[in-house]
Amino acid sequence: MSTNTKTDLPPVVCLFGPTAVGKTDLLEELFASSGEIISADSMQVYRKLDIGSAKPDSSTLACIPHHLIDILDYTEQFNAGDFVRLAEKNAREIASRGKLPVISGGTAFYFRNYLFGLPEIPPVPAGLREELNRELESFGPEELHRRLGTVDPETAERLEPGDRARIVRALEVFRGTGRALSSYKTGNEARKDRPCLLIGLERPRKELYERIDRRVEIMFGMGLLEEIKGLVHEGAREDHPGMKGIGYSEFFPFLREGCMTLDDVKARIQQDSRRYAKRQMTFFRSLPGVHWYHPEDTAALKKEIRNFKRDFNSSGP
RNA sequence: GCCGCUGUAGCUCAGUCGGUAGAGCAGAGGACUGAAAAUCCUCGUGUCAUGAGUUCGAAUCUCAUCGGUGGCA
Repeated sequence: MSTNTKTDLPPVVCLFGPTAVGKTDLLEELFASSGEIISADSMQVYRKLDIGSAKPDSSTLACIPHHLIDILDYTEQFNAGDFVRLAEKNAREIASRGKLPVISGGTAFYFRNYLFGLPEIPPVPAGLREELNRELESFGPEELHRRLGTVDPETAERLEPGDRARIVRALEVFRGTGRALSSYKTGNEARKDRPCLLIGLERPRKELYERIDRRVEIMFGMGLLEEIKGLVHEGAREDHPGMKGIGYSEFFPFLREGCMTLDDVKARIQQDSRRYAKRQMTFFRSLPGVHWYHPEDTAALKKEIRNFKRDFNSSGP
């Protein structure tokens, strides 16, 4: 009985898949005249991270409006809450213009939070995380996990003792809001008040890995080294949020000490990308109600989207 | 050609006094409550180079053969 309805969200298409599967290439063909894109990508939000984050090229951007790209400096932190709020806002605005909102990207966590809804956790003071990371440094994750057990046993039970990021987050919520993280209920299924067509893009493992390797080669050819050098020159540091992405973080050891060749860096980026793609697939597969397609099966994709629009238009308010 | 070292998992290597083998990396699977391109969890049978010998029993000791590698010629 969810009666506390804010305005319902408009129907949106969610298009996702692992890195290099070919999402961007499809956007023009599937949505150019009818849709606008809401990017669900934790790295493409950053300005100046163009090549390494595989942003859509300028012709794609000119042909179809994109949102949530180039909205932050790489020194700023973005997060899933920011994403969901901005995605909801943009979805409503796009729909009010008579266009189809399309959430497209590879950050599975953002899709999950959009679909399931965000738990209503109040913001926590900014310095808390830094403080907790210092504690983590001096006491180690197991000790913080033990401490979490005394204030939020349910979450501590759920988390592995080595899971630094989540342990810090759970403690941050407890200290910042005075309540255990586990007391904030989160959905575990897609919410009914946000109609979505979930389209997953998938390729055979071998095919995907070949595309990843090739794309990293292309990035180097496009000037990835120059891009990162330029960023470092203007002050980008390894610990800046935008510099933690694959295709950027791997350069820091290379630039710091000459103990690596550029080929080592390239191989490293390819390997990190392959592993990332595997994690993405695991996450995407866990989402409910996904329609899976090969990216080159555009006829079937178009049909699926057409049906979705039709169903919505005939039954919509 | 001679002398030495060496050959064990996809890769780098452990393996004690002989009791049929295990780490790291790679790889695979999984988790995911505002860092998520983050952060974690689980998974180790392989002609122990090949052949013969010694032995109740050989990755381990002996001999031969075939690779690799370093030095001297």
